Amino acid sequence: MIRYSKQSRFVQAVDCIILGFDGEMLKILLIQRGFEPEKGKWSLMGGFVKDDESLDQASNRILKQLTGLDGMYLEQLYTFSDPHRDPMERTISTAYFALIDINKYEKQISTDYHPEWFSLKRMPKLLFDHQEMVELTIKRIRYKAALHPILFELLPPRFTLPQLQILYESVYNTKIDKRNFSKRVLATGLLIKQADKDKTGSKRGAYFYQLNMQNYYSKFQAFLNFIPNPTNLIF
Amino acid sequence: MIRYSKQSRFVQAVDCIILGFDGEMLKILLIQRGFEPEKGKWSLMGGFVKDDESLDQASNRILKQLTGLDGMYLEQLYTFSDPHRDPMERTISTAYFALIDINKYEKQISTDYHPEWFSLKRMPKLLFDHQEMVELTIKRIRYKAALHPILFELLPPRFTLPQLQILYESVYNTKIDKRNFSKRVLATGLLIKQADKDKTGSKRGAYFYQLNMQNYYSKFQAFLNFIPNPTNLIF
DNA sequence: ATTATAATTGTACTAAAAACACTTAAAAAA
DNA sequence: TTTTTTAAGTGTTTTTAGTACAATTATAAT
Repeated sequence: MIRYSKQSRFVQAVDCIILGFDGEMLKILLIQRGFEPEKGKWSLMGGFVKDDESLDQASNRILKQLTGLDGMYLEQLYTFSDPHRDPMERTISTAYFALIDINKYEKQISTDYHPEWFSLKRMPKLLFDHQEMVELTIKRIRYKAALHPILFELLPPRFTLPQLQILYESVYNTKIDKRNFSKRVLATGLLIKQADKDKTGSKRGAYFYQLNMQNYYSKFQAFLNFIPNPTNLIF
Repeated sequence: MIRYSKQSRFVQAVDCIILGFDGEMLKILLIQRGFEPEKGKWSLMGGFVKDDESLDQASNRILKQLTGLDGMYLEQLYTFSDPHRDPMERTISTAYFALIDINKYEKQISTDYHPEWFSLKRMPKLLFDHQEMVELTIKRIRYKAALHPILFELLPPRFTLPQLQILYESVYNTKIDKRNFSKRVLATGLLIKQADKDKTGSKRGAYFYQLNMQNYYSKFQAFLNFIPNPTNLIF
């Protein structure tokens, strides 16, 4: 088979930033690296790309391996390519971030890699440029969640408004007025109020809500703040 | 030197989507591919990544080669990795898009690659997945320009409000009320009115404006619409 | 029955966006 | 020199969205 002659070829990796929400704060799933170099150091879950798989397929494979889950929210973040980022050998790594319902994960048994959840504020130093990958993920999520309803991916199918608000407050590290918050969130038409309440958090209990999946998909891209009357756009 | 054993290695490419604005519409710079496979077909300007350069460095090198320019706006778009995207050999390609002042380019002489500007609406079919790269670039620019002042990168240092408005209208393929447009644009504090006019477009002439570079950089990231009172954010 | 706790709800005020049309500068034509 | 033509420039009102702010209610625990 004819190939490109005289071109360099590199190992291609994917690294996954897996985030969950425990009801209080954002958490990240890390593992201890099982091989040299940097064996034993805390690391993102990653792996090498195989001959016949795309980066998307590779990251899904790796996530499945670690969490037992598939079908989660997964987005290509950025490709990191410093020639010396991996001291062993030049490796180009494409980072993906995943948002999962942390409760789904906890039911899985996948202790092969000794994964552990860490609070983003108290996580260990990571090897290579993984720290940078995590920081970029946080920026991306703050950016994206300001425009699209991605944070619901972190919640169970049934959740309460106070839970949702705590999630937003922890992502942006801020306090939001709950009257205005519920007005805005409900105005999106994304939520369906349930008949029953979550009684675990308070005496009175808070009503459960569920996502209106139809509206969720149709409004996901509705962000064009700048352009007047987006319906006038001629495509 | 020790390396990762048993891992596949792939050719890594970068492809550049180079956009300019001729005063009327967006244009893209394409070349005819000079080698097999698909020799002679229209293509994005691309190249292979060398041993000691990052993707950023590679894309800058390639842009310099084609346009004679450096220091332009350049952003990593996405990494394309379908195992069969290049029929010759598996090649992973990271796409970058560049926004340039088309007038600067026209002064350059770089005919080695026979580059040609095409209107986005009437461009030839491109090889491999380059068409997909262009489409994603358009989406990304529409997204980003709704939140950040990137479109100024397409204009000369001195430009008029009518020119700027035509640019926005062509990017979003829509019509904007000029009274509201000028109010909003001037309210950003990004523009400095000049004393003289551009007389080429009309009898009366339109005042030139320049970017206030200080405000340009400091306001570039000011986008957080969703979160109330961004100044309350505790970082 | 009382207390304690968190959930729920509404209104007034402020700011931003949208709708809308006439006047003006200057070159070209009469 | 006057008139015409063309695009630039500008203001007000209306509508919508965002922000600030506090009392009431449901329920478990005492």
